[in-house]
Amino acid sequence: MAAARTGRPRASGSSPTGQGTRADVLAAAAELFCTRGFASASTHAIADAAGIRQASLYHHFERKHDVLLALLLDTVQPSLDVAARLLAMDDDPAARLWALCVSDVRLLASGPHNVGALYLLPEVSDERFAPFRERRSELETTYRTLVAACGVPADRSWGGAQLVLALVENVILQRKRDIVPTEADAAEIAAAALRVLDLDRDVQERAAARGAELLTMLD
Amino acid sequence: MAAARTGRPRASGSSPTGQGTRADVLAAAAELFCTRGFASASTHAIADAAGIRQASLYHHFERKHDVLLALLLDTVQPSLDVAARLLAMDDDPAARLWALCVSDVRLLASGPHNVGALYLLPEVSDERFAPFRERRSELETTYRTLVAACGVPADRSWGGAQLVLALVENVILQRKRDIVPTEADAAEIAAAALRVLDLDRDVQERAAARGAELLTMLD
DNA sequence: ATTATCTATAGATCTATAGATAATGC
DNA sequence: ATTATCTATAGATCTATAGATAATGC
Repeated sequence: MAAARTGRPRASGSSPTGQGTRADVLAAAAELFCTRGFASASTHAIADAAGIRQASLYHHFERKHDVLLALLLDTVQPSLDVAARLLAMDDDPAARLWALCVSDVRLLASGPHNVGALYLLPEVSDERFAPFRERRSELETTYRTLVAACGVPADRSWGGAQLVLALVENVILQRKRDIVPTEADAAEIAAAALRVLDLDRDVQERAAARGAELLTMLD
Repeated sequence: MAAARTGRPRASGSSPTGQGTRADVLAAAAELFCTRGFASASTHAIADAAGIRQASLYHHFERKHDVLLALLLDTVQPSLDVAARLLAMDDDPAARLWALCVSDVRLLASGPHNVGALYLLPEVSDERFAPFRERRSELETTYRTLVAACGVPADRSWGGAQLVLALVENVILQRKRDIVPTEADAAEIAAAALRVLDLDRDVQERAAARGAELLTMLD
């Protein structure tokens, strides 16, 4: 979406992102929601950062919470896409889990803002964000399915998947302190995930090697 | 602190906690800050839940953020106390780390509200909460010290400690979904922490056994 | 006299709507 | 005519203060 061709011009400046007003608003809101929180980031502050007047925001979003909902859905979707493709593959489950971890760490580490932190906002518990929480829940199901397929006993695979997710999501907490994981860190985290599951040492090593191949196949 | 003996009586009802007004306010704020966030929880809503009028809150706290600061400090202090005692012990570092993990999981799992979630609030980045972040940072230093003492190479001990913390803090995210870890889960999480660090299998097993003994010594 | 509460309110927000305006498209 | 912006504002907050009030303590 490029800049609009019709409509009254902006009073001051032009689109900060160069991607149109909707993108300007989402980028501004991403930063402010992450650093100040949902309620503390006023529509005025968001509009200011987006280079428009406060009321103009409502031409693009019906309500303030629709801005956050759009950000949440945009954040989880790329992760779900990768998860679905890995789940459909007929390959070593440990390798696919390794690849999913690396991919999610990359996604959480990418982008100028720590958008993963949005899902930690207390307001996300609200009914209005149920569509996001459903998608998010699908992602967790994929982790659980892969962990179970790794041969982790059923009575431990549930908690095991949670511990794997804990390691991946720790990237969010790191980025809150401006520590952004490197590609090597991503591999370290994925390796730690396989250790947590207590898989055999040789299974872990083969999974990391094969997982790297799977990732190149996804591009 | 029991109910006040002096002062005008409350218009309606009596202290919900029976521990005095300050405790009433802290309990009410803990719940509301955790579930709605800092800015979304109005002083009016907090006072309502505490059984007093909105303005009466300011007799006990100068500013709204002082309520959150008190909650944050109250939450980190018991954890720091245990950490300091374990750090001072002359015993197997892996056992002490195991004990610290179990203790922190217990603390995060205890209490009626998920107070650990308070530290995830975006507002905590604010300068006003620097005193809390310092204490919090001391706790992380203890984790890093113990991890290094376990013989994890220096270039991996920093990241290793972070991964251990990630597993422990995952309790906060679990409780957001009303899943409260049991005592068995605490031991599972601590065991997973030692696996993440890639310690020898027999070191892990001895550490868990000895760690349990250390915990009984702390009571 | 001291204390902890109360009522009332000033002043500063903040969200969302109404309606005007300044472009382009046809 | 359509569109995207603008200005202006209604109405609903929300925080913190001022000062009154109703207890106990001495």
